[in-house]
Amino acid sequence: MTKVSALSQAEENYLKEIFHLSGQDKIKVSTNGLAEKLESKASSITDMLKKLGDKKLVSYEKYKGCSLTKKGEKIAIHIIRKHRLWETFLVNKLNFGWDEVHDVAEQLEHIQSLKLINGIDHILNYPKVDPHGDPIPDKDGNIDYLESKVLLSETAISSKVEVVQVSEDSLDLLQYLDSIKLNLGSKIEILERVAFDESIRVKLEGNGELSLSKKVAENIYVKFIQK
Amino acid sequence: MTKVSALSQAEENYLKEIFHLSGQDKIKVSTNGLAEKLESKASSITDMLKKLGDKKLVSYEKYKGCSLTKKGEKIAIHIIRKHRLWETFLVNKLNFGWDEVHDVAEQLEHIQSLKLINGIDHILNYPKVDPHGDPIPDKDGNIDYLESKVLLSETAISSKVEVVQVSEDSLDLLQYLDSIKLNLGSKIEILERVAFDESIRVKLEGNGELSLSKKVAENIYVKFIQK
DNA sequence: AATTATTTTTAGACAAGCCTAAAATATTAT
DNA sequence: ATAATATTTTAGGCTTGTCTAAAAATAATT
Repeated sequence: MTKVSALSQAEENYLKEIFHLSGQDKIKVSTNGLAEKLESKASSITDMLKKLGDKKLVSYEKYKGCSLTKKGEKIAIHIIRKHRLWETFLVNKLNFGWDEVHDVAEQLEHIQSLKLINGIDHILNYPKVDPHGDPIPDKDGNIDYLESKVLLSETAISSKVEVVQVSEDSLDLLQYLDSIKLNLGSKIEILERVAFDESIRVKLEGNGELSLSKKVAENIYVKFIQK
Repeated sequence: MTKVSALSQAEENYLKEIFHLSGQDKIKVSTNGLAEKLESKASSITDMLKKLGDKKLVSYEKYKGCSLTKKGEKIAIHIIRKHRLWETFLVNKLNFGWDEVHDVAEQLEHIQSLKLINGIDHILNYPKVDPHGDPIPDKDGNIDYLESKVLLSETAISSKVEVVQVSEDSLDLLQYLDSIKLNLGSKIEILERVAFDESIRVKLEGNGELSLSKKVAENIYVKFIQK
């Protein structure tokens, strides 16, 4: 068991972001890609990748991008677990809106205490997804990805679907979805595709017919419902 | 309204410790005193006091010690409020022992979100004291000190008292008190004082007669109970 | 294949927060 | 009051994590 001495918040943020950019198929992550996400400069990224490389948390070869090692991935997943559990706690227990949780969870994800996060997991009754529908890794780091989800922007006319996940990156999107009463679990029927701007006309259960821009539809995942 | 741009965790820790060392009568705090509590060197303290002085959070004159300004005190109290609310949350909601909360609360006290800490206050039903009996400052920074408390070490023979506060500084003390089943609210009768080592013999409701060293008795606050 | 454009790395600098060692000031004891 | 002691500050240095500007490597284009 290689015990990892506590990482700085900066290091943890790098690992988390590499995990996200790497995606489910674990592609290599570029220096510039990381720099953009972390709102930092490429030179800073290079410095940190060297350090994380020395610590065997990422594999890094000059000019070749980086990827997480097993050890780095394990830590990244644990941070993501904490982030998503805290978001769930804020929404379920403290009545935060799904648009209010991100910044606070970014702070809380760095708190070091297994007993604390497992206690939060327990009082939430071991939730499988966070308020945006993202899967919450379990105590052992297993992530239960929903295989059957598709982008709303890619559904065929007259399909009936249920919202299972929305992008948590944009505050504006989350607030807009709130305003049209579109939540996780919302039922949607696709009525029409407008060729001109690629928007779609839908029937949203509980809020009648409305039109969603291509950009909005690209940030909503749904699953088909038999009926 | 002078809006204070977010402070670093180091700065917050200095303000908190100055508040504690300053005590209820707001005495000036020495550089060495701070250094010891913060487990740091006097030279580091001097550096930081200059900085906090520039920010008008402490009044500091070379070689004369320091004290908090109104602004600094307000921030210190808010951090203490967060610390004590989190400790209460850990004990009341997540079944932590009173000896397990300190380190985690030291981290959680730096989380910045009024909505979060006020939400925690709410689900705890606005507690007045933390798990060690320390008063929890309210939202406006008011602290309800228990005037009538005295040190157990200073009580007269045959008084009957109730434990209202214990020092949270020592893990060993808290664990020892656990082991003899002495908690907040425990009822104690003082039976005898042993001159030789200044220990006291007491009757502890629920755990019979036992002897407490001077040092232990100096870390327990009690109030007298009539009857 | 050579040139241009893009990406990434290196080199050197800076702020925060800490350190050690030496100097300055304050306090205590004679 | 002065010498000895203790406390505090200054000076200079180190690490972490960031930055800018310049150099090097890779990728794209003609």
